[in-house]
Amino acid sequence: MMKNPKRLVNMLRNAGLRPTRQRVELAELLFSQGDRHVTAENVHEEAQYAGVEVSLATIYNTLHQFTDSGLLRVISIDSNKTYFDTNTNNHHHFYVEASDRVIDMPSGAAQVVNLPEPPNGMEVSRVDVIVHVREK
Amino acid sequence: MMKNPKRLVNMLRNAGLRPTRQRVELAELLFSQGDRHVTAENVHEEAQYAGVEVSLATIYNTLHQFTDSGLLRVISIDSNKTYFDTNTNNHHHFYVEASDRVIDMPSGAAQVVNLPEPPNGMEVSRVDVIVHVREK
DNA sequence: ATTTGTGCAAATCGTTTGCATCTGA
DNA sequence: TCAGATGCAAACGATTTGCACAAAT
Repeated sequence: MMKNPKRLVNMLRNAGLRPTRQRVELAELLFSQGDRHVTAENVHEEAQYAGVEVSLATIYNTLHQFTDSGLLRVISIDSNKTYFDTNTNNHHHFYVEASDRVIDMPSGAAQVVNLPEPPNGMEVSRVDVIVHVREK
Repeated sequence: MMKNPKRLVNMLRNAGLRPTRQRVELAELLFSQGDRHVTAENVHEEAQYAGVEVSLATIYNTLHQFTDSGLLRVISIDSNKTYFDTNTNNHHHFYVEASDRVIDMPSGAAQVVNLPEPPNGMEVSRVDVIVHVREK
């Protein structure tokens, strides 16, 4: 899916990022397992578990660089942590507050209709739908 | 609109909250000026400016108590701060990331259609639409 | 050689908590 | 009276930053 290191190196180059060891290894973690929602702490643990040596600071840097260059997206929820989404396509989320868990909706689900004009001099950069759910 | 102290006292009583001096004064700040989006720090400054003596800890407590009893709502954005909305009716928001500003959409604007079934055993508690906008 | 990235530890910032004191019913 | 509220300062947890060292072009 994205396992080929050359793919990852190219992906990073195309994004304008030097393919350092850390970035390539993190890209591998992030983009070789389908769509994921991760936090920095999350990635850090996983990296340690996988024997990948990357400091937490670098993980924060990397997640933000990936986000700035369009490889990741931040998910709009009022959690105390920041969630990054490896799926940058147009799709929305369920959010389980009690367990602080984010669940994808299939792409195409949940369209927003009847969107009002943005405030003067502004343009829409993204529309997020977040459906809070709880145990029935 | 809600300026009458008796109104506020009753509002608090109905919400199951003792109408303490701090709560009544904060309620006055929050609910006597139309719909507002505030942060704790926000309210704290405003209280000081208005000569209302309330500690920051109490403001946090109060905002959460008001939220739990339905007088306020938390707005779902990935900001580093928590925004509380004095309008608990069904409505959505624009969010200006650059200036960290939240703008109301008129109630009724932006409906979500084609919402998928919530995950197994879950039910929807709220649907939030947040439209990120930026300077054109 | 020069620029860019990394790691560490310290600093920051919003928010929460423990606990002694006070207040409303 | 006394459960519930408040205030203060310390604690917290996620994130950021400063700076010396290392790696990429």
